[in-house]
Amino acid sequence: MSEFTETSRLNFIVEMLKINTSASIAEIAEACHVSQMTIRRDLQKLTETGQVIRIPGGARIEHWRGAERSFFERLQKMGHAKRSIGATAASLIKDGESVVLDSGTTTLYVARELRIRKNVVVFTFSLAVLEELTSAEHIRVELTGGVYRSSSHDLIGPAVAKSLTSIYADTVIFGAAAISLSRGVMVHDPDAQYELLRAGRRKVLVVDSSKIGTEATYRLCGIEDCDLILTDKGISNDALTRLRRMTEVQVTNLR
Amino acid sequence: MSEFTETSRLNFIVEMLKINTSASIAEIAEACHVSQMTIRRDLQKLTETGQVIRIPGGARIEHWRGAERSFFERLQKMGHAKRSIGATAASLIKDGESVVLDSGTTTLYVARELRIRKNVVVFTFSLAVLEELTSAEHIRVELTGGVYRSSSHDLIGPAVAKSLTSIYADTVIFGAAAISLSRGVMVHDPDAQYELLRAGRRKVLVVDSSKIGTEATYRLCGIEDCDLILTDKGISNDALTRLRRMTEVQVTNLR
DNA sequence: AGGCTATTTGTTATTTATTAACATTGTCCT
DNA sequence: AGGACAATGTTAATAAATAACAAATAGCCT
Repeated sequence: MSEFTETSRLNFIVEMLKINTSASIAEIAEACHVSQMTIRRDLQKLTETGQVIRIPGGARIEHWRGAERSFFERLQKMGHAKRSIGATAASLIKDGESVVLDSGTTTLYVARELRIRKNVVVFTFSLAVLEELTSAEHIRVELTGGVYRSSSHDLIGPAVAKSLTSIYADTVIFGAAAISLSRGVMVHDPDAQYELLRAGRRKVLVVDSSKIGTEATYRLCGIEDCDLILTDKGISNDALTRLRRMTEVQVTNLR
Repeated sequence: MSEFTETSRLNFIVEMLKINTSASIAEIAEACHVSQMTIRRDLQKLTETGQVIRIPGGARIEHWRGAERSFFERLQKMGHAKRSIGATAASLIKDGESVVLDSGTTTLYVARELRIRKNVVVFTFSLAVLEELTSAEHIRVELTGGVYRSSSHDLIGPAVAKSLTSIYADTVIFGAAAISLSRGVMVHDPDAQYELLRAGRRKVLVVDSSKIGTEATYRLCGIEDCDLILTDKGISNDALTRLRRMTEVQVTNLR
């Protein structure tokens, strides 16, 4: 076994963990010919970058690594607003119904709250939504096809829209990048979402209030095309009044 | 917060971790109104059943839980035979080519060895294959649509076959439940696999030698329909001779 | 090269976490 | 009631994590 530079040692540790999922600090230190303290510091760095997880006396690696980890980290930091929106959206879905779920952090909270439903069919192109629902016994998840995109942990490309054409669910719950009072519902990446809107009868938009009154690149649809908009208490009275002239808006209230 | 029975407390801890991915022993103990020692013992049980992971001072939960956990455990226990087959199969794929990868443990090893390729497009309905390749920078993974099945961590149903119809790749690498010298390549669940075979030009079958000479429920295709069969050294000379009368067979040899 | 700085690593002491052993409580069964 | 068993709590001993400091190393500037 040769000597290491610092960075090559970090890589070596990750590779070591890929082989056996976990290893003790003593084992790693011996394999690298450095002190345990050095390995502790290495593991701290690797933990910060999300590459490994510390366990008492050692470390282990997750099956899912890399980009989608930052996705989950983003998710964890978000507060009660999205959770409250998610719970309200989920309450709209009754047992036995079918629902199309958009990709995005807010809709992920919807998925989380949907777990208690029974005999629900969920269509989605978000792997995060799928993951959130795999442990739910009575929920069937149907994934669209598509090319995997790690940054948002979902599927993109023409196959997504193509898969959605054959779906018509009771409800579609979707997010948006921005809500412009004049221009309507706006998104960054409209490809799949046009088809998404067509894939459900009742169209429910879930957005946290920080998005309201902002702009983004593409217009997805008009405010009035949504059957219901769910948002949190952060919305201004003015914006609320104006939105309510166009469609039904519900401000979620759960603590 | 009410009192707990022992088993309901274990469930509560898991649910608690599902919400926030991780929690400290002190937090859990307080939430449950029991001593930290009791929580330590609970976490030990939950660690043994694979439901949580201990971290120093607390516990956390994996993003993927439940059925697919046993899937990865199965995978780890498997020996060099499949790994060797996987490496040989991966060596057949050149940079820039496209390949269809079946679901299954052997093909998962192929995926693992494919990570070093560049500009390869991989089509699959196996989420395990997708996971294996997400960290590979230069590989594009295109997932078929379908209903998620946790036991094998892949997608099933009519959408799988439908997605495959529009694909024609350079190579298809597939597994089998059994190889009958008289009846041909046999599988347990033929639905998607018929279409899988059509989705690639060169058809490569990967099977560990224990499957050769056994039987399963459905016939997928004849031996002679495979362009190449990859297996390990465990194959008998007799079987090898007979298979080679029908198609090319390569016995992998990597240590 | 010489000397400066910053980084990495090792050592030690201190705090914190884990384990093991034993005491207590409570439940179930006869 | 009394005994067996499981679950929980308490304490002491052991192990691990952290923090603080010292030594070694690698650049980098003149």
